[in-house]
Amino acid sequence: MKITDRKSEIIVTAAKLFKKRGYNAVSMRDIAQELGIKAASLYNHIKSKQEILSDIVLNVAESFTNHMEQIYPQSINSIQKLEAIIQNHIDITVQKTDFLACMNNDWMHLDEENLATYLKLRNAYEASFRKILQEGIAKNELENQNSEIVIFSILTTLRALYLWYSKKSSVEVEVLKKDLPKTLLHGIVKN
Amino acid sequence: MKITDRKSEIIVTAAKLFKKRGYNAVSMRDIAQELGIKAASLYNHIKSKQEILSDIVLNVAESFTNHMEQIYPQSINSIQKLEAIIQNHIDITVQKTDFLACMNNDWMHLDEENLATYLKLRNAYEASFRKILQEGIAKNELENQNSEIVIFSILTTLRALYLWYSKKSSVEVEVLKKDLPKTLLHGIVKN
DNA sequence: AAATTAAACTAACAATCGTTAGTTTTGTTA
DNA sequence: TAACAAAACTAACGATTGTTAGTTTAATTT
Repeated sequence: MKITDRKSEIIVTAAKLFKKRGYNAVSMRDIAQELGIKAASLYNHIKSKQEILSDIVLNVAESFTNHMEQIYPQSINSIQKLEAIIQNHIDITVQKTDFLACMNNDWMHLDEENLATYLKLRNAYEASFRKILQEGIAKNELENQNSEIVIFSILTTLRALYLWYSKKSSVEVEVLKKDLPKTLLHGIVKN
Repeated sequence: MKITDRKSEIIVTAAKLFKKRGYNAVSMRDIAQELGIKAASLYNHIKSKQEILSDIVLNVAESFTNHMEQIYPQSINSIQKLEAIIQNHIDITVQKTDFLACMNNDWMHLDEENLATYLKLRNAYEASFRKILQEGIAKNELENQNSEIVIFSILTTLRALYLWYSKKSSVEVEVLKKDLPKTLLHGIVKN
């Protein structure tokens, strides 16, 4: 029983490199070198480079899906749900920075089967998000704005949080948790 | 005197492929095939694959810089400046979709020299944006929110617009021009 | 028509890619 | 200590990469 097995080490190391340079610009030899071993040795632990990518991407995608499935049915109002979702994006950004970056940048390099799985998860997530917005509009909690634009705007910002986080200290994460919901939900213009 | 010279055709074709699959996943042979010629023939018109990338990225980056330099010194208030910037992002998204996608996704594959040029342009752009925000806060036109979070949130959304645009009709661009500034500047929560 | 230029071609290069086969080393269990 | 399993190794494969050299074709100018 190991604390972290070798396969996990490989995936974590690969994610770190993928984040910096992108999936296609990182070779198996690069990953191996970072671990102090030879490329061929990686294959004692993983099946292929593609398996590394799909493990990373689907891990993060499932984290988002799981949280959404937990929040969505709760009997809280739409604003509280949106705040919970934003918090979750911040949490995942902090806890799985490299994995998240890899999902954002390299999901299109998944092979046919894994790509289909990923897109299914992603579409379901956006559909739930859309329903929360529309519920909020119906209950007069939110402005009746174009839902697609709102979804796009908020999810794009949340997905890209890892870019912001990489440059900031952990102290500022608390600031982010406090201020980002305000910016996204209430805008910046004075009334 | 040709309407479009061969080099431009190559760059436009490359941008289209880079957008779909990313710089590293597109080979010179792929670009050539799309043009109906052989890979070696490309080198009658361009110096290297890297030159294609830098032409694309710096073209877009300079478009943004030029517009910012034109808007920034105008004597209009901060909200009007922000609206003009948002409009410009939408315009560039529509006019140079593939180039913009390539800039967003592949700038980190620029070689040392071009990367430095790109980052200089990008940092200057963000600095101007920051000053406009702070001017707006000082003049009590904008809420006194964390500037870094606001910059990040708005610029991230604007940079990713090409993703949204690719899926929508040109009719909806008018909707976007009308509604996106509202969403970004005023938020979505009812007062 | 001859000469020149532009733009395509074929062929090949050295390097690197993901991956496999077979072997040796290391660490654990019987 | 002998046996076994896990995890590293060396060596090599076929494919693909960006690019160059040299040649041929097509278009333009003299």
